[in-house]
Parts: sequence; C-alpha cells; structure tokens
Amino acid sequence: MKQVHNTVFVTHDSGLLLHWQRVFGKTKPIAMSQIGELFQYEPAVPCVVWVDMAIPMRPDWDNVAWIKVLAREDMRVIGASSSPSDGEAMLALDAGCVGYCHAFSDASTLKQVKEVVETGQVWIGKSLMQRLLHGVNRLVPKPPTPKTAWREDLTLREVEIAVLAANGASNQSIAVQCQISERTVKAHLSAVFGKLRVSDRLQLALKVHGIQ
Amino acid sequence: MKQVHNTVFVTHDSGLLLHWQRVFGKTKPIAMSQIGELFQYEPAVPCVVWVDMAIPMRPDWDNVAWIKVLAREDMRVIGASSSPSDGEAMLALDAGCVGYCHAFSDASTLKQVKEVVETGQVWIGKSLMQRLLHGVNRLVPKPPTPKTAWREDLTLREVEIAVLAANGASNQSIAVQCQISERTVKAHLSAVFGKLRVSDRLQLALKVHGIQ
DNA sequence: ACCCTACCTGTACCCAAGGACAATAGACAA
DNA sequence: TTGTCTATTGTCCTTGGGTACAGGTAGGGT
Repeated sequence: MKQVHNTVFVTHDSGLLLHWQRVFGKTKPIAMSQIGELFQYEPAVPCVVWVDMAIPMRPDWDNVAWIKVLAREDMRVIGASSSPSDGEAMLALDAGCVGYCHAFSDASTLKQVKEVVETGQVWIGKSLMQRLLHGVNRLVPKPPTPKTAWREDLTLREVEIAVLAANGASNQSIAVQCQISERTVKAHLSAVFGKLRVSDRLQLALKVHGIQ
Repeated sequence: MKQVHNTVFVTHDSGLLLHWQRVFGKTKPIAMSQIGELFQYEPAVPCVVWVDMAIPMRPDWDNVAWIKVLAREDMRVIGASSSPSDGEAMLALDAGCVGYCHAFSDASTLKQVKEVVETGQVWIGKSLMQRLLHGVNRLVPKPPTPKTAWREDLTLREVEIAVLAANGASNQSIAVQCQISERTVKAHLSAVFGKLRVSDRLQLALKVHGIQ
C-alpha cells in the first residue's frame, strides 16, 4: 500500500549531485540544475524534492513560486545545506519544507530522511530540535559571515568606491564625491568587479551587504 | 557497523504491549509492567525504551529517577501516549526523551521512530513541530523592521518579479523563470519602481533587503 | 635604471535597463 | 454596461553602465 515517490534533486553542485545519486541511484532520480526547473515541474507521481540551499537564484521562501510548490500535496521539499544553520532550517521549515538536513549526510541518514518525509512526517536536525525545546530562541541577529571578507583584495580606493556603488550611488555622483572623473570611477569599478568576480553593481551590492 | 539496540517496553496495558510486540517481535524485546523496573535496569547493550505515558506511578520528569535514566548514553527513551498532546510531548522531550509519538501508531511508523532515535536523532510529531516553529516565529522579533513592509502595495506577480530582480536576476532571466516576455517583466518592474518610489533595480534591491 | 602597483584619464563602442506611448484580455465590482 | 485592476505584449528611443584599447603619473622595491 506504500505510495511510490519519485526523487528530485535540485542542485548546481555536481559533487553534491553525485553524492545524492550514489545514495538514491536505483530510484532513477530526476536532476535539476536550476531552481526555475522545479517551479515548472509537474510530477506524474508524488515526489520528494531535495533542494540545495546554495542553488543560485533561489528566491525567498515567501516567494509565490515557493508558496505554490510548498502547498502541493504531491511535492515534499527537503532543504539540504552544506553549512546548515538553525536559522536557515527555521526559515525553510516554517515556509513549508518538510525536512532540513546536511546536504552531505551519509547514505543511511539521507535514506532515513526520505523515509520520514515520505510518510508525512517532518525531519529536523537535532541541533534545532534542542533549541526549540529549550526555548533558546534567540537567533543570532548577525550570522558569523565575515562581513568584510570581500575587501581582502581591494585597494583602499576600490573599497571606497565599491561601498558607494553598493549603496546605490551612480558613477556620476561617486565621481563628484571622490573628486575624480566618471571615467576613473568606471575604471575602479571594473577592477572591483574583476576581483570580486561579479558582473555588475547589483551583484556587488549583494556581496557587499552579505546577501548570497 | 550498525550498533545493535535492545528494545524495552514499559507499559501495564496488555493490549499495547501486544501491539508493540507484533511490530518488534523479532527483536526479542524486554517487557516491563512497572516503571520501577526501568529505574533499576542496567542494559548490557544500548537500548531504546518505549514508555507508556499512562504507566501507573510514573514520576514527574524532573524526578531524579528520570534524570538518571535520561542522562544515560545507552538508554534512549521514547514517550508513547494513547492520547498524545503537544503539551505532554514538550514536557517529555524537554526532560530528555528523544522521541514522542502515538502509542498505537502503525508498524511502519513505530519502526521509523526506532530507526530515527537509534541514529541519534529526535522524533517529534508533526503537530508539535508546526507549533514549535510557529511559536518561535512569534517569539523572535525577527528583523527589527517589518521586512516585508515593502510588499504592501504590490501584487503577487510584482512581488515575485521584484524579489528576483532584487537578487540580481536580469530581465531576460526573470522572463524565462516566469515564462513571460521580457517586455512584461519591464512592465511589472516599472510598476514596482513607481509603487516603491525607487528609480532602478539596485535601489529596489536595497529596499527589498532592508538596507537603507 | 627598471619594474610593479595604485591611481588617474581619454575616446569609442555595445547593450541592458528603463521610459513613453499604445494595446488586448480576463476578472470583478458598481 | 461601464469602469477599474491585473497581467500581458508590442515598438521606439534614450541613457547609464560596463568594456576595450590606450595611455600618464607617482611611489616603492630590485
């Protein structure tokens, strides 16, 4: 009487995909490398979806795309993180995910997680569990992300201009503020983009402000 | 390499004992009909203990007898109730039980519970899980400012597209993800810019992510 | 002297982004 | 029915952002 479930992997990390496929290989899983694929996916049978929390372009949990997916009876979503945190777990589970675990958990654990969510239960890590039960609800306001790590390779001038750009200043206004030509601003920013490996000032802003 | 665990049943209810024995019959479980037996029990190998919450004379969870048992590494205690409640579950789990479930759960569920606790995880019912997660959300002030205030005047579609844009997606990639034309993306974004009174997607990103 | 780096500037070019103007269609309320 | 709201798409056009190529200057280390 057991319901058959498909397994869906959503990750852009080939190493992780390999790991998952080794664990669930025999079930012929479906692999997606972009989150958008999931949002368009129409499963024929109920499925368990493993979502790499690090997938690029993953929208917020309260995005309608997620809401639609998480509301489905036939799609159970498990959040998988390479660096799991209680805060991330809470957000995922609160949004409607039915599981959260370390992405590279060993085979037996992953299978257990699958079993549990397939039977309608919720999987939650021990760490978060303890925290919930003991009322240690104080989520640290600032994650241990080294907020200034991105500065490492930049010169003083580049940092100065990067910060201004990341806060929404135009090249022209930066030029005025720094008493240099707009062309120089562009030059500095180009250097910054290269060093931080981003393509434009919006990506720069996300990096500078510790988002993604 | 899997650790062998004994199974111990603590209940005075012969019907429940029968149910449990049918489920775990092959593992030669130990049956106790009085709670006192458990407190004197010295297991030879690690064991999973199923305690009927309705067992007579069961002391409070903060009784030293329980504390000694629950502190043991080699005894994992699961609370089993015929009429489970979140409150009872909280008390049991908070005391140190590693599981709480309906005493008459079906065989597959009970086996799953056993699997989970044997591997060091905690089993918790879906109902309590939901409550905990939402309770925490109530307790935690969240980000100081209403992080979602900016959505107020936006339609669902506009929110969806605004979030994508704020995370660095280009109009083209948004169009693909949302299955609409790039022109429509622009239209939605223009509406968003107007409603949020920003001039471009970088300003939008700052607002969406609560910066400035 | 030579090289390297940070900093500054110019011209030219490409293109994604955004605005202006216009239009179609479904849902829903007055 | 009419009007409003939402979602959708089109064309035309302007501009800011970013790159490519090509420099100039100053300071520090070999």
